[in-house]
Amino acid sequence: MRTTDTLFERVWSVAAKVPRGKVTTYGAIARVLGSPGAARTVGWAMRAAPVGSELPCHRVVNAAGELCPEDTFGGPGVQRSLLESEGVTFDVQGRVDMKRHLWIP
DNA sequence: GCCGTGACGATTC
DNA sequence: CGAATCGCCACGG
Repeated sequence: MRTTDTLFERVWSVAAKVPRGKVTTYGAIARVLGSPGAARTVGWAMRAAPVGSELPCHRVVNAAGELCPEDTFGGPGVQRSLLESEGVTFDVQGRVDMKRHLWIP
């Protein structure tokens, strides 16, 4: 029994562990948490994530390495800018280089 | 206990 | 290749 009863807090906990310059995927987090099919719930946790926390939700991308809708982070290109600022490289298609930055706990 | 929702994933057409 | 659909799970009301 831990303070993190809900998946939400678990997701946040894992996402918060993502090292700078790395990224993870919703499905990967869900899988690590023990619910490989709860990728959607993970994304929901990000969306419901408390603003003001140190949760680097911008380091979490989908399985394709694509960032979620640009406007989702409050502005177009915001997430990408943050990742680039952390040293994350992008594919020509605008996707994160999973081979170099995919990180899983 | 059912319904609606959702920043996904994979498959199919 | 592009778009659309279904399926999955978890939380809130």
